[in-house]
Amino acid sequence: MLSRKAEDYLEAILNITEEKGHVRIKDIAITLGVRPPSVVEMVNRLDKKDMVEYRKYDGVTLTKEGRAIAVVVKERHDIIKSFLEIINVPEKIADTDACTMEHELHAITTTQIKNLVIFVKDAPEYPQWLKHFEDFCATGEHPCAGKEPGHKTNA
Amino acid sequence: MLSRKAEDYLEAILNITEEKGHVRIKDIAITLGVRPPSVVEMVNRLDKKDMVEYRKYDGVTLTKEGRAIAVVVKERHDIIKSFLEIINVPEKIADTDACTMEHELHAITTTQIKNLVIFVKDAPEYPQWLKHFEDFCATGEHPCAGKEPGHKTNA
DNA sequence: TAGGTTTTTTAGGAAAACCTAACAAAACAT
DNA sequence: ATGTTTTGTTAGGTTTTCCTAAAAAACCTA
Repeated sequence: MLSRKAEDYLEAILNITEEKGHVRIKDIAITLGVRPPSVVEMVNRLDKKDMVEYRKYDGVTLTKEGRAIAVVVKERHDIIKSFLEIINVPEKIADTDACTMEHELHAITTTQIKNLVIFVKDAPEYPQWLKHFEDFCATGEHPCAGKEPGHKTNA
Repeated sequence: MLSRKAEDYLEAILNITEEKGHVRIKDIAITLGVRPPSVVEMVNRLDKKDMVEYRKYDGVTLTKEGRAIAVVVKERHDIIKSFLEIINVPEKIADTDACTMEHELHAITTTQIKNLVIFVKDAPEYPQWLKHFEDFCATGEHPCAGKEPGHKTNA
């Protein structure tokens, strides 16, 4: 099993690979907000575990296994981010909070969040549902129905 | 700022306080699944930070500040757990996954999850919404509307 | 190609959180 | 009250993840 941090590194390496083709130590460091020596250390560990192939002064590439893990983490990230954006969490916050949540959730939890996202987005009355939720956040009242007590709802 | 783990200890201490009145090292160890020496170490650190008061061989009590933090963490936990249970994550998984998610989420994210929970629970047509979601999870089809493509939805 | 800049690597160290083994204190029970 | 059991503490060690400072390699550019 890999640690959260190790997963973060793999995900970052996947993202950089897709964006630039070639992955430099410096890129990983900037992406994750750490210093280059920390990256070298982790990349060495990931190499020892056959998650990446690392050649000094050259670059880092994901192995098949490392890529598989990175893809799973990235998918979880995207699902969670989608969910957060549906409930009106601003994009940037949704992204960083997805980073926090993307590790160690039970498969059932991830699946149910995914179901929710699809359920809401595919709903025939999708924009209506969203409008109702937004109104509710703003006013604490359900727009369609009677006389609810009202709640504190400000983000 | 406290680490996730430190927050976990405070939350555990709060829970044990509420259940038993008196908090023993052993109780914390069992609750968190660690060994007694780890607890003693953390409790010493928390004492140094004025989060708890700790007297050797006696027990641990939360300070005002420590209790405040524990309560906030516990509230986040309960909100997240409620959300997960609404989307049909089994109680036990909801509880452990709430533990994973209860740290480091932006206040806006937590608020929006809370809003969602209230929005759904207070909805005039709540049981209907839930029924639709359950059907959707089972079949991949929105029960009320036409001819959707269908998705993989098994938990 | 020599000099300077950037990037990478090494060396050494720190903090958090955990552990085992051994010892100390407290509680309990006969 | 003394011996046993339970609980708590200390000592010493490990792993993970990060850091700074300094050395080495690679890269430009004049």
